[in-house]
Amino acid sequence: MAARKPLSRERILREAMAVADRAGLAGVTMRSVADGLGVEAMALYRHVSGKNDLLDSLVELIVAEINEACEALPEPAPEEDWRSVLRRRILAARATLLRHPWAPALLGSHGTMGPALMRYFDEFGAIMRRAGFSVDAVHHALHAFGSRALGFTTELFQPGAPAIEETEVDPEQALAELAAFADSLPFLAEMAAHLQHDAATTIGWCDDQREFEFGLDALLDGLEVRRAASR
Amino acid sequence: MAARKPLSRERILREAMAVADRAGLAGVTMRSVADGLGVEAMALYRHVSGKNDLLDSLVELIVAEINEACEALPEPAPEEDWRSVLRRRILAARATLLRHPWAPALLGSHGTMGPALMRYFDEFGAIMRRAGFSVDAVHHALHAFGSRALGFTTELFQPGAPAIEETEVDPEQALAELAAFADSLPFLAEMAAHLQHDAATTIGWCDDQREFEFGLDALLDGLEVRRAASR
DNA sequence: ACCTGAACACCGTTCAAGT
DNA sequence: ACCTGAACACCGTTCAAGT
Repeated sequence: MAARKPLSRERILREAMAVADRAGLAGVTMRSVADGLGVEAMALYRHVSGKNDLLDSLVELIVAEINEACEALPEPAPEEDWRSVLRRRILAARATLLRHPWAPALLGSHGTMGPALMRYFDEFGAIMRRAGFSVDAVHHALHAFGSRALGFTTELFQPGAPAIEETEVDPEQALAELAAFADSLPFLAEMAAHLQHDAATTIGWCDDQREFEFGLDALLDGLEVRRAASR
Repeated sequence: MAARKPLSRERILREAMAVADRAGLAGVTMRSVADGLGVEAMALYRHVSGKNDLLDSLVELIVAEINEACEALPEPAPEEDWRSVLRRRILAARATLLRHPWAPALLGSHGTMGPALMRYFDEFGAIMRRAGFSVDAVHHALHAFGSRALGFTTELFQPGAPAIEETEVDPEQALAELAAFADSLPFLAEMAAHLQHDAATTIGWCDDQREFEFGLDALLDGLEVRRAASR
């Protein structure tokens, strides 16, 4: 056996990311990461203080990728609206996260402020400052965006999703369920009926990207109202 | 040993909730829940198909508590603005979640649509319908709210929090750090300086409740703009 | 100096056995 | 019918031992 490429923090993190892309966040295990590097799990502890440390750094790696995506964006036009500048960056962040579907869950649980995240929010805040928001207003806005600033939201509402996936759309049964709803859940019944009509003409029930952009624009507009009022 | 109270799904879920309140979500274990009931872990599998099932039902239990809180709310005034009606309900949901700090993480990972969650969203949607939103507009709005509809958001931005907690506020060191930031992170440096002034007069750096309400109101206003424009 | 083997204290879950 | 004991295949992490 020739000496293998020496282990390093960098290589460990790259492998952890590869495992996550392949097997999801639950698949990221000291043992699985080590395996991919042809090494025993305990060897990782030379370069990483534990699994928490590894996951914290994985967040940084993702955010670094987001920062790269933002830097590749075209320069904003001189008098471009702050909303569209921010919007473009947020959607670039989102595009990055879509390539790593496990990342939102990780960001939610390990959102510690590392250098990459700081860089992202620094530019984010600077854009709002240039648009005329006060320091205080930007601070509030950053909280208002929350995870949306990085291009994702935790959705709780997946209308009909489980009921539909279980069985192949049996129209008769679906209608029966609807009728049962109509009594106790009149609005959901109304919406389900409405969505069912759309389903014939559109791809799916909900277009996540569209929904995200709608929510983002609503918030941007809500903030613009406040900005305009404060001048 | 006298025969103990017989095990039941209900008792298991109550105990799981008690464990979570005491030891956090990570403390909820088949074994720990069983322990609290004076029983072996394997006994739970008679009433629960597995841990996933248990956690799914725990979500329902929390949302049921939220629904109760909403029902205890005063009736809306006849011509009350839809925003304030919804706002009151969302803040009631939030108050419930604040009593169970582990709940947001659980809702994020096990947000399956059970009856309790459906009931909550049905009333939520109905309020917007009565205010004149179209079915489509309500659907989009529900997505836009996301977890905020239930009173929480996943925050990524905790300005200064780690730096401050580590050491007792050493003003000299804090200033040195600020200076280091000023070069590469001008906005964050500006904000940190601003926050430091406020820290003298307010309780903490960020008031989570205030921040939540700000973000909520911004979104409500953004949606009101759309509602008004569509009439 | 760097990695490994064996071990420890935990998990969720199974299955045959007890009562 | 309802619960238990023992076991299995996993975790993260430790520590002394190898090279």
